[in-house]
Amino acid sequence: MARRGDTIELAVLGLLHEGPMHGYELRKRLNLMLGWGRVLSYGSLYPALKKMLRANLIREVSAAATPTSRRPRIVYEVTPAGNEEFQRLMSEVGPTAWEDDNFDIRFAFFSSTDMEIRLRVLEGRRSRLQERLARVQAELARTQAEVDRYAGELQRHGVESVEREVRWLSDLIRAERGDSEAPPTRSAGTAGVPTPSD
Amino acid sequence: MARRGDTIELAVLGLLHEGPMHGYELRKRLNLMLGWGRVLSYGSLYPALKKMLRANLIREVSAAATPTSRRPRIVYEVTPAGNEEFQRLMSEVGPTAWEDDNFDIRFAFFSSTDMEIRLRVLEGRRSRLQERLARVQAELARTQAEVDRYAGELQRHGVESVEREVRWLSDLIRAERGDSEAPPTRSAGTAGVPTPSD
DNA sequence: AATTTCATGTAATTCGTTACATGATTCC
DNA sequence: GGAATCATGTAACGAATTACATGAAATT
Repeated sequence: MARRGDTIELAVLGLLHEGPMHGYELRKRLNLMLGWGRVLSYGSLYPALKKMLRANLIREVSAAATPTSRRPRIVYEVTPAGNEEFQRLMSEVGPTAWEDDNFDIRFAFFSSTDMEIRLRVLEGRRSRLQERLARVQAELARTQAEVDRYAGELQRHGVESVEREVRWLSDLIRAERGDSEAPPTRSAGTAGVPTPSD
Repeated sequence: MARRGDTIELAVLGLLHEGPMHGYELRKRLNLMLGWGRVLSYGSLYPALKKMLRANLIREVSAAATPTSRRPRIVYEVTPAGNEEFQRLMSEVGPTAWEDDNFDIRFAFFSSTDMEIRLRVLEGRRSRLQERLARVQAELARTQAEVDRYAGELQRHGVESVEREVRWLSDLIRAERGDSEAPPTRSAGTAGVPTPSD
């Protein structure tokens, strides 16, 4: 099952899916990807790579590909087993997949899965947010004038942020379903909608 | 110095600042406060309370206050030393204070500090977000059409979210400075602006 | 009478960070 | 030739979670 800590594993597999890469570069790409607050440290990445290497999910690319010089870099690529694991993790849509980081990772690699899974992830995330929204709004209504000025302002802002994300998700779901004509968000006209005919 | 893990401590001190409470209730309030994703477990809270008890930041309220029955609850209150520590932590505005959770906690207890500190926290948070924004947007412009459809959509949504928060912070800063007339956000007319005359 | 919620706690584990340590390569 | 960046790794540590364990009070 997808434990909490499979986040890095999934991310690495997803990135290597695009092509071979070495650790340092993986870290840079990763930090950009979930870059809002979190930065992955070497102390997390390299041990994770070693572990995946042992598990045969990735392998070192024979250095031959870099002819001129440049030795110290260790370039990794996904093994067939790694690709299987990647698909397995992507399609394993459970509670952990709705969580912020895990959702982001999955979303970023949506191109590597099919629409069915995309929809499940998007809809799962949406329901989860809507549940929370309902709960907090109920609480907000109950305690009404009672709450502190700033605490209340914070909660209001939180609610609005989540409402915004729900709308975003709804747009994406609509686009994904091919209700057509509607671009995912405000992007340029034709591009951006994944045509089911592919 | 404010280490990463002082988050719970600050939150507990802040909540008890409003009045005595027992662990279970503290947890509920806490989960509501930073309720978007995180839930604090007993395994974190109770040891933290014990630690604070030892450090003399909080003390048990003599059970006399609950006359009818109800024994098992252990109600805590802040000690003078705890209040000092609370003020110290609140005014200690460093990098850790701009982080998501720490910022939220501090914001929620803004009523218990003065405007000077509020402004420092708000402005600090804003600069931090703006820095990130600049960095990501630069990256976004550089890699332009190159990026994956979904990865790009995620980044765009991230940027917009942060931009929204920056606007929110700017509103709050303006209100805080008493540029007057401008309510903090969209709240009801007169209320909500902290009048400096208090 | 039984189930749920309230209420407190401990032990083991996990995820990940910080700090440390090292060395090659490229830019100035 | 020196500084910055690239690049890889280890050890110690920290914060918080999960799982475990227990029991009282309230609700159905």
